[in-house]
Amino acid sequence: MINVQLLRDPSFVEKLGLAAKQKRLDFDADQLAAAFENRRRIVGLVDEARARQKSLSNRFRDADHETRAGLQDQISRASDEVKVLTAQLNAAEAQVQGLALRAPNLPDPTAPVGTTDEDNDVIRHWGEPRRMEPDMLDHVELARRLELVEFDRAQKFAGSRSIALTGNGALLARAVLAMALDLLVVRGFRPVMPPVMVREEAMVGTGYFPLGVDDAYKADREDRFLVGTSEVSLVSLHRDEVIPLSNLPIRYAGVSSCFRREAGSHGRDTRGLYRVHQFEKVEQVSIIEADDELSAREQLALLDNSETVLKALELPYRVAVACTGEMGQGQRLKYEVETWMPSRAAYAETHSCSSFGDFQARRSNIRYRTSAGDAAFAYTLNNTAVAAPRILIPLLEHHQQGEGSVRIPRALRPYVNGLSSLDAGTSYSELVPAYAPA
RNA sequence: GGAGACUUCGCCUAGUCUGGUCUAUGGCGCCGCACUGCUAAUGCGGUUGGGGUCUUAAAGCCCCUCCCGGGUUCGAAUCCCGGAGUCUCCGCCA
Repeated sequence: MINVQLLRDPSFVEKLGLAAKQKRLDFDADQLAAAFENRRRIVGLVDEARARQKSLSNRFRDADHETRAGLQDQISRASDEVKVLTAQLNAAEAQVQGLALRAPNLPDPTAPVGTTDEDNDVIRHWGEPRRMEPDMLDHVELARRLELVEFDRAQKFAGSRSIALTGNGALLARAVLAMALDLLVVRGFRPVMPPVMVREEAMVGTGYFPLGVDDAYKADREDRFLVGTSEVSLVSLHRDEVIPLSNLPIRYAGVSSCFRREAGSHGRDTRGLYRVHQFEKVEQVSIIEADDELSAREQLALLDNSETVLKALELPYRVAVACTGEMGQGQRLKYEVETWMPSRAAYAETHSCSSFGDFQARRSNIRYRTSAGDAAFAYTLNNTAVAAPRILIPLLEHHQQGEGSVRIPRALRPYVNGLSSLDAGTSYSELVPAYAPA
């Protein structure tokens, strides 16, 4: 949410309009400014009317019968006036809210202006991309040979974009997620397994609604929605709070299933593990003081965590600063981490690292007590640590070593019982330590 | 799923039956001042949050805010309806 008070400044309205354009959002800043002005006017009228009614009501209370009868006319007129104006105010308020929830956050001045990912600013590469050779297999074929994934069987009863990770596929996904979670825990992030079914206010509060309603699944008859990322839950944990300064920064590592309808991407990436309706993700969320410099530093720290995961997995990647056109409504600055996927012959997004300024905090009413003693809206940031099954695409393809065998990167081995490679003959029991119930 | 109790300005709490100086009580915490060699203790004062208006600014004035939303009424923390949440008991369940 933007700070609507700023709408009184024409230069802010102008910036807002520009931001909408740069972010390619259908949003009219002047319309919002007008609605806000209208609301402010009506608030004044309502206040006056109520003050009149109040004093009349007090006179009425203290009056004798005769005086009361004389007041009757005035008092009922005042009462009606308040009712009428209040109705007007409610309508005006609803209009401001409706528009304000669609207003973009201003992009960071350093963000490249542009429309598509072509305009993103690639800032670094790591690792050596591996080209597909004739004897190499894509992840779908690898998964088939190693029996890691059920595609057809899952779609039979769950529909398109549904998969089941099975056998070593399930254990591999678990290993990657566990490794990423451990890394974050070591780096001071509090692990959280949050609710994935949340009320609408959490979706609105984190900026996914109203614009993204079509992308979310409605989970039950009580208006709960399935989150597309645990960020929604992690940020919402602190809804309506005033956080003591000493508790900041708050850093969470969320582990959850994520659900996305992928509306509007019909026919895109239908093959394989790239774009599925349900996946598992370890997510990083930070809640910090409202300070741009701190935010920039925190964002780089979150970014480094993701890069550390990819380096540990020995996967080539690149980092790009997303251009304005690729940014979401609330994002101020976004780094995209793209991992090399040989079968696509391209880097493809596996991580997204965003800063929101106070956008989410305003919507979620998350404040902190500043050293000056007053309550200010906090800043929030988030980034993927790792998401499966998508990460299995580069992991399988990049580390394949012929005959459908896949090398396990060293850092991952502790999470698969020390195994150094995987082939069709590997029993999934080899990926877990010998276990004897007490 | 059934029955009941509850939700008050950071936390706890009075007030709700019997609508109106509730312009919300008291305690804790916090802030300021006094006292004190320092700390503690004590005393006095202050302390919900938001909006409107005025102003260079501050102060002031006005309105809203007793979980949320409606209703009744001249007037609602208080009465009525709907929703959310917490707790207790029963049922079911991992």
